[in-house]
Amino acid sequence: MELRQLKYFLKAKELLNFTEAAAALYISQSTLSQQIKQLEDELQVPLFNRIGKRITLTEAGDLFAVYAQQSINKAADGLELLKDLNNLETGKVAIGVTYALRHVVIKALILFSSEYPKIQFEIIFGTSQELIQKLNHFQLDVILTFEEIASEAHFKYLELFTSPMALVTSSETSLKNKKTISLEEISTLPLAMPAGGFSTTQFISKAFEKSNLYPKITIEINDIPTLLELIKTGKWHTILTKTTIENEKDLHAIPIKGKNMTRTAMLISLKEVYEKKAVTAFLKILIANLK
Amino acid sequence: MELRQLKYFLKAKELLNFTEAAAALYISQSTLSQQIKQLEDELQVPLFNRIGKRITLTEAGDLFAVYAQQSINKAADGLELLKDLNNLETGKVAIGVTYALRHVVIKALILFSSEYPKIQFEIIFGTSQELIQKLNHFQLDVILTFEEIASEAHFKYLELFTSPMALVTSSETSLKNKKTISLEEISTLPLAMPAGGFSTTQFISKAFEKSNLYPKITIEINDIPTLLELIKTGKWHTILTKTTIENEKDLHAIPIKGKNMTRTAMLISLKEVYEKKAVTAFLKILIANLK
DNA sequence: AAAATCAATCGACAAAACCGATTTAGAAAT
DNA sequence: ATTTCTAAATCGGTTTTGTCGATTGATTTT
Repeated sequence: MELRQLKYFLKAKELLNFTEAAAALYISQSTLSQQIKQLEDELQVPLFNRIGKRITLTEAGDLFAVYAQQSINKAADGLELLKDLNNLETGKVAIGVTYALRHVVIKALILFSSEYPKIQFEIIFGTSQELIQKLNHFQLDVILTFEEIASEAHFKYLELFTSPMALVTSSETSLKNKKTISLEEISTLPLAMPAGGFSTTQFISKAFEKSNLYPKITIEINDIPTLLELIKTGKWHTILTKTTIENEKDLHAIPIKGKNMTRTAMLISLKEVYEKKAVTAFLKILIANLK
Repeated sequence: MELRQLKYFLKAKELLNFTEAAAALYISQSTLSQQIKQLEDELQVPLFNRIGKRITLTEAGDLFAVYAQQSINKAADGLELLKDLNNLETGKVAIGVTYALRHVVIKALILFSSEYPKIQFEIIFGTSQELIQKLNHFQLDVILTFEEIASEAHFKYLELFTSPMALVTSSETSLKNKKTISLEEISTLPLAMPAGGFSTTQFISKAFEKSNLYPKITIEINDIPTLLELIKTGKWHTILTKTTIENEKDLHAIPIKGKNMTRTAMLISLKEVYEKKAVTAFLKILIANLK
């Protein structure tokens, strides 16, 4: 039993005339005759009565037609769904982001959703390690984070932009007028830092080590919005990429002096996995609206 | 898109391993690989991610699988239904009967239903002409009546038994002891007869004509049970086949003298129409229980 | 580094889908 | 009744395609 045969059968049932049905199906009458016969053989019951040159449906044919039609419909529905998927009328996108790049995703998300309102999103915030693990388990389509120390062969990387590391302070700070600041100066200030899992923290720790400096980290916290609240009190300072506080009015970023004191934002995805149409479209919008 | 390909796809989806799936399907790995590829080409979207030697489902594959399964299920359901039809677990039978043969059908119906309780029946009483017309319009599977004057080529006839024409009277009749009776004697009696549409009435009218006799028909009625009620009063007599009053205790049948004063009960069906399994089985029981 | 595993690909073959022509037989027209 | 017309079945031959075995290329395991 094949869908082809079911389609032939239904057309013959509709027209109750093999010759016409064959014409409507763009096949020869002999082919139709043979295919119907083959189907009947498989079903072990005639679908049509052959009364002289006329044909009528048998009880079996009548009952079977319902299922034949449903079978065809289901297959057609599946095809239709995939078309929708290609036209971005359906589908789910899962994106991982490090908090620092929050505003980049939010902006793209708003733009994308107004154009393709039917696509569902799952936005996962987490540390780079957490996100990479999820990517490897096919739980995310793409992640947005800063460059990794070790790059992996089965990942596809796309650089987005670079952002300087910066001392982040309250807007009311005495450091306000400084254009840049050195690690040494920072090491005298009271710091509140993101927890160890955050790649920025790891990055800056290494920088302090190299310079033989010991920063005064009095608070470690794994929630960035809370961290920013603390900084706004003016009692602590922190170190983040400048882009992290893009839209924060009450905070001020002073770039840090020295080589390599920048980080590169990247898109990371799995190399050999089919990229969903919706993901491709989303990333296109994201990249086009970076500045 | 063919059911074959959908089955292949689902097995591959289930095992996530083309080699094993091919083995489970009793086809070669190369065939499976090609058929999946062909399906993907038609759907214009990959169903699997090929990550090195491993495969995983794509979003499209995941979504499509639901419909593929449903399509296959519907086809299988259709097949299942036809099997039930063959096993007499489902199906409808429409039978036409002339009233005279009522008891034959009732008996068979009771026996058949206890053996195959799921088969539905439609029992249509009517005159021979009415029933034959319905048979020609495929509204009946088979009819049970007396032999027709004109036999038609596209009918299949099966003789069941013969029954003498008889004068039917109340049991309380003075004619009680007669073994037979002549048309001439009958023509002196007050008669209530079935209406002209009934074949028995037509048959007996011709017999009177031939003998140049004029029966005293005072009532014509097109409902046999009512006719029988009238006869039971003893005020009228009627002429029917003896078999008509098989189970009537208060009535008495006196066979009519003369040649050809018998009628033959017959099964009539359409020659070239597939006979439903249920009909075949029903007729077998009917024939086996005639006496 | 070697062996094993797995999907993709290639060429060959067989099955089957398909067609055109013919046959058969019922229906319609003469 | 006879002829004509029409529709389904059937027959051979052609083309398509489903299938296989062998091989390749790439990845994982040993």
